[in-house]
Amino acid sequence: MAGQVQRQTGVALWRQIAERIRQAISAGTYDETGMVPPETVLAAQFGVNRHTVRSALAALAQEGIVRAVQGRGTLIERKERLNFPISKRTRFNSGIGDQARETRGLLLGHDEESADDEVARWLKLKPGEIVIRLETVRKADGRPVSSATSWFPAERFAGMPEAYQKTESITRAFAELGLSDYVRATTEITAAHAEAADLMALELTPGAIVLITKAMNTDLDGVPVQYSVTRFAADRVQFTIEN
Amino acid sequence: MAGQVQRQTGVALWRQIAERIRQAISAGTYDETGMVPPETVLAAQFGVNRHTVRSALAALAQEGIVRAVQGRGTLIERKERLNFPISKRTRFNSGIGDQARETRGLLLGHDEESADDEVARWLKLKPGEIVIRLETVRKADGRPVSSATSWFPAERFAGMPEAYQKTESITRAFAELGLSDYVRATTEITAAHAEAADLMALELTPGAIVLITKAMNTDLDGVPVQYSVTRFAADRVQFTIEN
DNA sequence: TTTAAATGTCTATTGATATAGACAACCATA
DNA sequence: TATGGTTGTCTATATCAATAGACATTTAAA
Repeated sequence: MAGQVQRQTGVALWRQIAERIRQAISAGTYDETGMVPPETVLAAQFGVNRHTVRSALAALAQEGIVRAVQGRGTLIERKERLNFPISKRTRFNSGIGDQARETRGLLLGHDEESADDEVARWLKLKPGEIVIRLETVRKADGRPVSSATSWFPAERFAGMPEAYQKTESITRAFAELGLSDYVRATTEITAAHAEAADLMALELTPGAIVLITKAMNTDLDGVPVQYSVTRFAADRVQFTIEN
Repeated sequence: MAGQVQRQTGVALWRQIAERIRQAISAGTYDETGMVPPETVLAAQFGVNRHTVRSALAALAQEGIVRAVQGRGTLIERKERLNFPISKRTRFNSGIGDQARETRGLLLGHDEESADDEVARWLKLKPGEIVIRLETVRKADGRPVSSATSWFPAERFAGMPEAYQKTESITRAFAELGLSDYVRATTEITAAHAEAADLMALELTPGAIVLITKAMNTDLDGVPVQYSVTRFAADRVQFTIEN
């Protein structure tokens, strides 16, 4: 279980160790005590100096995952990971269900623009047709979970920005604009290291992982109504596909 | 498009830059020339010294993604990313389709063991019932794409290791053992940094990302026949979910 | 054949990362 | 109220990552 950390790889030891501890917390390895093992023990396990472990724990404390108490130890503050079901009926808010007390959708910005090749292809428009672009961040219990860029056919969903800002939900915004139901047609999933914009929007630290989905929703007639590129903080979520 | 590498984050600049170039290659940014921009240009774009860019390119060359030619430039050798459709009929080999010339499934090891809580839950067995565990690595065109640990009910699929070794495919191994068809019931997806075992099995460099799926297949009567934890090299694959 | 543009190699220096040891401060409990 | 176990802080040193500059070598094109 100890497992070795790798030197001279361009990834600092303290960062590798932070990641290992984060995963151990998430896996419930320390559930019995509710605490991370003492720094000296961790240092021995990973084969590094105690100071290096302290750097790792400091990073986790910065994220609010652990809290060190002098004389006692390092307490675990959070260990949850949100589960997102992906299916025909994929929706952010109902998907979260009772996993969080409170979910919010914040509109960071919006614009009208002409569709580039990628957007046009997904929405089955001609390149150059006008689309509405929404930049949003979704939070659960105050923690940012995902940031999304969404495109909608402008003609059909002219009032989208206002509707989203009012309802804080794509589903409810669609409803306000006369689309009572829609289905998820396609989802693509990849993973990458967080970019500068992710660090800001999702309150991540550099080197963190983002799960990226490209998704297309259609109305019940199969006409595309939304294309979204969504970036999730990978250590806060998992996806479930039920067939 | 330029800039935005982060300093003092525990992730070396050359590693961040390698990741950015890797993604640009994958996105087709350099398709016109088939070459990466000159080192001096990249250095200016990222705001770092040329030597730092050279470290990044050296890492990509080590992976066989680019090849530097003195006097000419740095050529792109590979840019593909395999697409995995995930659906009721998810299978590795047919999913790959014509994306690779050759796919292989290698059996690294196998064992009989009693099911732990997690395996028992997924396979709907009682904890302690005997299961067969298979450790496999799947390759496309000689490059490792995923490493998997799979569990099967021992009673029903006693000859699994031999059948897999012979056929190099789960689907064909099932067929040999009398199961002509099966369906994917559930898939869970997460992402994490590669661990030491991943680096070996998938020929990755430390800091790389792995996409992790936990999947359960059933026969046509809904009886679980396989539970797998599969780790994919994130920069070589993407998943597509079609509803 | 010359030249410009590109990668390859070398030296030197600075700043970040990691190790090592010592000791202070704090907490729980025997 | 001691005591052992824990986190917090300090100093010093070694190694890795990154910058800086100079120049060699190779290629393609003028």
